[in-house]
Amino acid sequence: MTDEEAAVATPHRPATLKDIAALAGVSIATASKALNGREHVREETRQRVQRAAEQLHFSPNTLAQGLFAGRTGTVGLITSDLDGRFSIPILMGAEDAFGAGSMSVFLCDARGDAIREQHHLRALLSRRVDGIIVLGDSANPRDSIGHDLPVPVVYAYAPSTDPGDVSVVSDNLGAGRMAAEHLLACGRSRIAYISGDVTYEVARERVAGAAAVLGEAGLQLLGGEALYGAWSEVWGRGAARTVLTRFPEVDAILCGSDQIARGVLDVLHETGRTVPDDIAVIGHDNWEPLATQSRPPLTTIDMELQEVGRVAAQLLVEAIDGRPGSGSHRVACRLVTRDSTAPAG
Amino acid sequence: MTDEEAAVATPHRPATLKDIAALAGVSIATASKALNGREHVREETRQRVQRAAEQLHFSPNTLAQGLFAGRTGTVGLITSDLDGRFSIPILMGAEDAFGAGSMSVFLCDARGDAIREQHHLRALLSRRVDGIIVLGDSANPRDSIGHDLPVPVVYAYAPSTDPGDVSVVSDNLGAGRMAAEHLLACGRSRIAYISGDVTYEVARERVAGAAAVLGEAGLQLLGGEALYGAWSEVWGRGAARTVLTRFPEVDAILCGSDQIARGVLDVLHETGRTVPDDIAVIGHDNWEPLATQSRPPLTTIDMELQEVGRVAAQLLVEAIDGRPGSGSHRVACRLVTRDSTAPAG
DNA sequence: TTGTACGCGTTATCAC
DNA sequence: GTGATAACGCGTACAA
Repeated sequence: MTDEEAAVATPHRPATLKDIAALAGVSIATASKALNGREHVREETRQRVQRAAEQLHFSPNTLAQGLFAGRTGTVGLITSDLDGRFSIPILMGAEDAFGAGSMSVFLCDARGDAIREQHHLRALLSRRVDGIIVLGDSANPRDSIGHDLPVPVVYAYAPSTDPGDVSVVSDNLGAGRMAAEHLLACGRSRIAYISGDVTYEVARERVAGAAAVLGEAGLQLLGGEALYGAWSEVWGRGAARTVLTRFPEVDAILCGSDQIARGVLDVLHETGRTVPDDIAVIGHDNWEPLATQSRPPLTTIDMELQEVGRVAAQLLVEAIDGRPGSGSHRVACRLVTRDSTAPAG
Repeated sequence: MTDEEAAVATPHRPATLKDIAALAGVSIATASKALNGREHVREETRQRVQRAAEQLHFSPNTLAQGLFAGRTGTVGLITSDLDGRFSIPILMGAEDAFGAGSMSVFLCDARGDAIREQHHLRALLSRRVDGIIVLGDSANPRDSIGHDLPVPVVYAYAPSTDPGDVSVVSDNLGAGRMAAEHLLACGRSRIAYISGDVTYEVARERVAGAAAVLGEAGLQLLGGEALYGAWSEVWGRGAARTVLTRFPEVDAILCGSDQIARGVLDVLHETGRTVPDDIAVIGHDNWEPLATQSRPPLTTIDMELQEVGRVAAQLLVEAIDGRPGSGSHRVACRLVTRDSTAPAG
């Protein structure tokens, strides 16, 4: 039985360099050089080796390569809320950026449990990942996953509480400003803010951004502050009724999320208000299934989460390559204009 | 400088067995046995080695272990639509099941692109994953990702077109039956079906299941067949108006998705119908942000996608362990009863 | 230009 | 009970 026949007969054992070398009639070292484009190998020999590699469907064992190189070309991504909508776009952006450099991503879902998180962390280090991205849940800054780790770490979405760590976050303050500026540009001045859960720092930041813009224009939010509640349509409906009762003069409503905005739209519809002519509404998240399907389609703020993921991945790669970043990186949001806002008629 | 000091001085080179052995004053072989609970090692020695390992924060290099064992303890998960809502729960279920056996998951998003998919496949094989899960998009069966692969493959959500492959899918026929049976049990008999995109096999299967149940009860869908359109609220609204016009006697509406159901509810609300007293509505997906926040909260079918992921992972692990499965495995759906259905008043 | 020999970190076998 | 030694698959000095 020739070597080739042996390889065909046992398709379940991946071919190794040794197999290639034997089939091509050269040494393992020569085969390696030929396949890796090293010099000092005759062109004729190189081609013979390459043909052998193709015949045997050779793909180099990355483990062995990594063992030798001290680099595995893998990174870990630890997330605390996979089921949330925010992890996925970030993850896609990161995977995209890594894929370009042909890094592979280990996905670890900690389910918000610190024990699980440490378990995953140990597993990743044991697999000698070159770096780690920690994806926090949306609420607030999170504790550092560990200090003196042997690999660089980048925090995405939720920053680390340790300012020495590298974090990539959405510019919530800017998002609030952007939304308020848009409403002012639409000629609105009696603006209410229906926000979400007050324990979320991001909620308060968005409100602060909007309030700042109004302040600069000599205005303030109706009632002087935002209404805080929950991230839900139900809360949006309830809060909208409150606003209409207490501030019948309202001509625009800023919402902490698209879900809240949907609840608000429902109530405005019911009570005979026209959007945007009577009252403009603006959401946050650009959650497309909700934002594009509402009546009217919703103007909202897109957090550019894929970009957050990409930036995090880039920073991690740079750190792996020995150029560590530092501090918090803010990714700008983007205003998505649809029909729920417009110049007052 | 002692070995311990050396390890502390260079915390960025992970400790190896050699370091442990040196610190504990034993050979590498003994250190390995001690840490792995092998016998033929004196208790006192074992403890000395373990202390050394702790001091140096030793974690065994999984690459080297894998190189030796011929198994890496990793699997690849290739998905075609990460941004869709369906991938994530499946992924969570799979990750959960794998995590129990301490397998790590490489996540690969192919973005529905065959080129990317092949690229990822090659990368995974090169990393010597022990197996692969292929997560199809929702539309239809998909082509086999490759034949004669050196590792087992399990298809999840979308089955492979090759019946020889192992697939795990949601029981759409059963889901349709389940929904229709529930409506019959609620005393409804004039039932319309507003489905989604007709090119989706899953849409047609759900309709078929419902139609079968009605047929067994001597009934049929209003108009004799389902209305097909798109997976959107807008379509749900339009179709609901059509149904109300053509079949004013309707007392229940089956919907192909929760989004469609939301559109239907909107129109029923507008036209003064009471849900569920006048008309019962049932969705599909149990997409909680939509289903729980609607007025009234939506009865719907949960596809148990986490279970789909878990089953796929289990089948893959069994195949890896040399017990290959075969054919298509169906995971039962679950009826989630909320307020949009009830016995007719 | 090509081949030999070694090392990466681990485990298993077999001497001692 | 303990320790050399070989092996896993690959890349690279260095010798031929």
